[in-house]
Amino acid sequence: MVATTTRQQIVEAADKRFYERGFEATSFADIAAVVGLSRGNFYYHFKTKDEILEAVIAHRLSKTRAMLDAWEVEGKTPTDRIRSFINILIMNQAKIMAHGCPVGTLCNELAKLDHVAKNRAAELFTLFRNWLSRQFRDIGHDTGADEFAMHILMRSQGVAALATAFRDEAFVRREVEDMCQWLTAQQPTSSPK
Amino acid sequence: MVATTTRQQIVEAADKRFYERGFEATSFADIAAVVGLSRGNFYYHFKTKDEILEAVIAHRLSKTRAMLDAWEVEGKTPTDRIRSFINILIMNQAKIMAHGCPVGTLCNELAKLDHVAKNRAAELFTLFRNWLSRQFRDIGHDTGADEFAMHILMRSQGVAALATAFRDEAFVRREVEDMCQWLTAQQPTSSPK
DNA sequence: AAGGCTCTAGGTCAATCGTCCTAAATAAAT
DNA sequence: ATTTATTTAGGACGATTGACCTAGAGCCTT
Repeated sequence: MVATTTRQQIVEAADKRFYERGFEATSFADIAAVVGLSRGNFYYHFKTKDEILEAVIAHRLSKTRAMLDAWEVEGKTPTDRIRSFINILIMNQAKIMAHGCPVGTLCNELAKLDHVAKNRAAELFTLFRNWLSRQFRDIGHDTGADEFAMHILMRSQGVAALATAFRDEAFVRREVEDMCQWLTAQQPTSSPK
Repeated sequence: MVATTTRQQIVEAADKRFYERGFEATSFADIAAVVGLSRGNFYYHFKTKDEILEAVIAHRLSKTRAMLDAWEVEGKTPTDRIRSFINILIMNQAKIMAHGCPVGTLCNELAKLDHVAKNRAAELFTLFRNWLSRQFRDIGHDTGADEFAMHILMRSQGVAALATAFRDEAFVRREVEDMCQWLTAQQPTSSPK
């Protein structure tokens, strides 16, 4: 079906606003205005704001899974797939410079609020982490694959954070290049220089 | 004088709450309760919330400057000084796992809100950046010192972000160790392995 | 003692928040 | 065509927000 349900529209609008403005800073009226819905009617679809948050996180999880799966099927090497991940920083550069990493900033906000869904949001990180782990294992790293995954994830978060603060495109390009070089150096088959 | 002024008390309480809960999530009443002041009286010391934010940022800037200056005077090498910076991740591990990096999370929040003070908050990053740059220059890196500084800053932000999401002490220790090794490898005087 | 200054308490203000209710419009099922 | 279920609009709720005002307490100077 092409027609999106009202519920889907709400989730997508909330997703966008949560990313651009933050969870707490986004109000019911805010989302309703985007969807073109009356504020009161909101309660029919979602009883609480936390319920919307849960729906948004679930939506992001499935979107992310779909993206990672799509990278998997192509006839590329695990190293190329990891490069696809790193390249998100280039692809979404403008958005990241304006609002940071969607995953990192949400986890940070929920951690500060000590929100019940903070661990749920961290599952987004776990998704990337496990996927990256698998790629490194497929490369041939029987041990330390998870450490490599966390290292890549860590660098991405760092680049996103500073990209937001300094809005320096050259910095992002440089660090992405450096990450790719690091990745190449981790190939166990090729002999190091 | 030992006695702190009411204004100082407000700034320090706001600083703490902004870090632990976030800027928007912290209310006047919130800070007033900590200081033991009536809400109404607040207006005497600070006319707007943005004014408090400015005072908090200024306070953090001077605190940070003092810390960096203190590291400078000791009879240590620039490399040791950079190691002191990296070690913040270990020293403040518990706080970082609970509320993230004070600088990074504030900059992210203000960027999302498109707040007027977002560039002012980024000066905290610039402070660290310039200080790190100077250390790398003192080591002997006439060129690329700023790139090295940004790289260290980037890694710190990445570690802080994932530390908050995963609350994994082993990860933090491992990445700090890796950063120190990277730092050692950047010594231009010592020959690389 | 009188005056002026700093600081405080308490209250009001309009606006907005998340939540909730009800009546009506619309669609689906019989 | 009549009933039933789904979806909607609009308003109201108590609470809280940042902002603002005023009367007066406390303290210093004269």
